[in-house]
Amino acid sequence: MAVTSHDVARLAGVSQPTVSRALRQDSQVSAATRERVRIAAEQLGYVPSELGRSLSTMSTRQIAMVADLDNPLYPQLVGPLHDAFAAKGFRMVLLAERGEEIVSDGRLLDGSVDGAVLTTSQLRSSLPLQLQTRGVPFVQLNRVSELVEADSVTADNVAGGRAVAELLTRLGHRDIAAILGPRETSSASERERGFRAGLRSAGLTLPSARVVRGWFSYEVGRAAMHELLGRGNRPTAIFCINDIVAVGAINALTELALDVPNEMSVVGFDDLEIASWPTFGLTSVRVDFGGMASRAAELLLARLADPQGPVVHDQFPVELVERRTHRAR
Amino acid sequence: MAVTSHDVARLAGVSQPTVSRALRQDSQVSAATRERVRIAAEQLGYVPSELGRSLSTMSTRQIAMVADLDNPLYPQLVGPLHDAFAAKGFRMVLLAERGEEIVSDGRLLDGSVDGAVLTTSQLRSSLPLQLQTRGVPFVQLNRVSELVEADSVTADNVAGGRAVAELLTRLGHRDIAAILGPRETSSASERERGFRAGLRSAGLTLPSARVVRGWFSYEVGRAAMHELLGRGNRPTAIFCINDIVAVGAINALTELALDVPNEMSVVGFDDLEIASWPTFGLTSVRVDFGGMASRAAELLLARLADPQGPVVHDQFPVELVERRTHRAR
DNA sequence: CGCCGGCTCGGATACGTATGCGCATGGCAG
DNA sequence: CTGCCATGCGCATACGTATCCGAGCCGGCG
Repeated sequence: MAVTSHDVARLAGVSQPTVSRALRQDSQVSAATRERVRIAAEQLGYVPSELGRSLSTMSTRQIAMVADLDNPLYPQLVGPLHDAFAAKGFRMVLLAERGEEIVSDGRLLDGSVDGAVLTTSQLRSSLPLQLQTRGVPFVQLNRVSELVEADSVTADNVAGGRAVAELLTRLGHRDIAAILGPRETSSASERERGFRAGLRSAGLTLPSARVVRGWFSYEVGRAAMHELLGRGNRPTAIFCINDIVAVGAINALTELALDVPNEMSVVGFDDLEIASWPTFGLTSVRVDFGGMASRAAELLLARLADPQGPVVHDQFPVELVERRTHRAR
Repeated sequence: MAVTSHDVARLAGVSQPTVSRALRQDSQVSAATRERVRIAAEQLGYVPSELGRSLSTMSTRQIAMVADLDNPLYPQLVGPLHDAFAAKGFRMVLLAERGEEIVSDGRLLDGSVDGAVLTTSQLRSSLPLQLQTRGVPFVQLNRVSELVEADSVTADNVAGGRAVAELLTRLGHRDIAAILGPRETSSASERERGFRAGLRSAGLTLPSARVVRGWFSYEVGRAAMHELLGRGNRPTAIFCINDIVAVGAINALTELALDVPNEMSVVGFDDLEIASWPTFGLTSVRVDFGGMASRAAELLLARLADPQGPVVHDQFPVELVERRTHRAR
C-alpha cells in the first residue's frame, strides 16, 4: 500500500540501505547517487515510516506533554514547549487529561515517546514513579509529586501566597476568606501555606468557616463564593487559588449585585490574560509560565542527553500585580 | 534495556509468539500457560512495545486531532473526541497548531497515525489533499476545505448568521456593524454570508466602513471595536464572528465606559461557556460542539472500517440564545 | 493397535528502517 | 606491476511484535 524505501530503491536502481543513507545526507553515498535517490523518492511521494525508523534506532524523537485541557492555564504552556522541542528536532504530542481523571493508559511506558513533560502531577501520583522505574526521562512542570526526586520547574508559590496575604492585611482587611485548591496538588498547597503564613505574620488566622476548597475551575469558584456568602456575615476580602476560580467568584458576586472591590476585595493567582481584561482588572500574582515551559524543555533535553546528570529543581520568582479588584478596608 | 516479549518468554519457559498470544487472551493458548505468562510479565514489569506492534500489524490505533489551542473553542472538542475513540480502542494525540500557522511536519503522513480529525482546515489548505492522496482517512470538523470531497461535520453557520441579522433588524437596528473572521475559513465565511443575507432580507446592507476583519481572538475583537468606534458616529449594534471576539469587543466598550446593551447591542457566535457568565450574559448562537465531535469520531471510525463507503456531510442545526447584550433600538 | 483430529505450542517470517561490516572499484605511491 | 587505502555501495542483521503454518502430543474411535 504505502511507498517504502524498497520501492524507492528499486526505482533508483540501488539498494534499500543506500536509500536510507542518501535521504539522510549521509556522506558515504556519492552526490550523484544521492540525487538519483532524491528524484526517485520525490517521484513516488515517499515519506519515511516513523515507525520503522523508531524501532530501528530505538528513539522516537517524540515528547509527550501531559496536560489538563479543561484548565485554561495549560494551552498557554503548549506553545513554548512546542517551540523549544521543535528547535532540537523533537516532536511534541499532547496527552489529554480530563478534570481529575488520571492518565491510566501506558502510552508513556510503551516506548512510543522518548520523554515526557508532566504538568498535572498530584502529590501522591504514581505516574512519575513508574516513569522513573521504566527509565523514561521526564520533567515536572508547575506541579510536582512528592514521591519522586526528579527534575522540576515550579513557581515560588509560597512567596506568592504570602504576598497576597501581606497586600490584604496591609490594606486593613481583618476578615479574610479563601477559596483554596485541592490538597493533592503541590501548587495549591504551597500557595495555601504561603497565604496562611502571611496571615499569621499579621496576627490573623484563616478560620475553616472562611474556607471552601475545590478543583481549579470557574464553576467551583462561582459555587464556592455562593457557599461562603450563604454562611452569614460576609468577609471583606477573598483570596482565590487561581484566576479561573477568582473569575468564578467575581461572577457570583455580580449575580448578587455585590460590588468589587467596594464590597469585597478579590485576589487571584497566575495572572492569565483574562485577569488583565478591563471587565475584571483582577489583582493577581504573575507567574512566568512561558519562561517556565522553555526551561522545562531545556531540562528535559539535557536529561535525554545525560540520563545520569544531577537533578535540577528550578523555582521561578513571582510578582504581585495590583489591578482594580482590591481596596483598602 | 527495556523488557521485551523475549525476556518474558525466557522467564515463563515458552516462546515469544506464545507470550504475544497469551497476553492478548488468544484462545489458542491453554489457561495454564496464559497464567504462567501473565505472572512472568508482571514480574518483569513488561509493557508491550507499541512500536513493534504497530509495525507488525500495520495499524497504530492512534488518531490525530489537529487543533489550534490558542482558541478556547478547541479544548472543548477534545473531551468528546477522546471518549468516542477510547470506547473503540483508539488513542488520541493532539497536534498543536499555533495561531494561523499550519502544521507542516509529516506526522500525519509518516504512518504514525491511522487517521485524523482536522478542526482547523482553511478553505484552500493543502493538507486534506495530501492526506487523501496518501490514503490517510480523515474527517473535517467545524471547518472544511473546498479542495477536497471528504467526510465532514459542520454547524449550520449560514442559518446562524441569518438568525443574528433577523434578531437585530427585528429589534429596529438599522446601523449595524460586524467584526468578521478570516475569509479563508469556511465557518467565518458562512456566518458572514448568512448574516449579510439576513440583512438584505430586511433591506439593509453591511457597508465596508462598518466592517473589521481579523482572526478569532480576544485581542482582535478588542482592537476591532476600538477601530470601529474611531471611525466616527457609532453603530447601534454589532455582530461578532464568535464569542471570543465578542468578549474582546465588550471589553473595549467597557474601557470606553459605553454600556452594553443600552449604547450598543453585541451578539456573538458559538455559545461557549463564557457567554453564559453573569458578567457578560452574551447573546449568541449555540453550536452543539460536543455532539459534533462525537459524530465526527463516529464518521472517522466508519471510514476506517470501510474506506470505500459513501462520503458523509453532516450539518448540525444551531439555535439563537438570547441573553442580555441585545436590546431594541 | 493404528489413524485421525483437536488442542498447544514453536519456528520462520514479515513489517520498514538503520547500521556494522565486508566487498568491489579505482587511484596513487612505491 | 603490486600493494595499499579511500570511496561507494550492498548484504546481513537488528529492533519488537504478530501471524502463518507446521509439528508434536494426547485422546478417542474404528
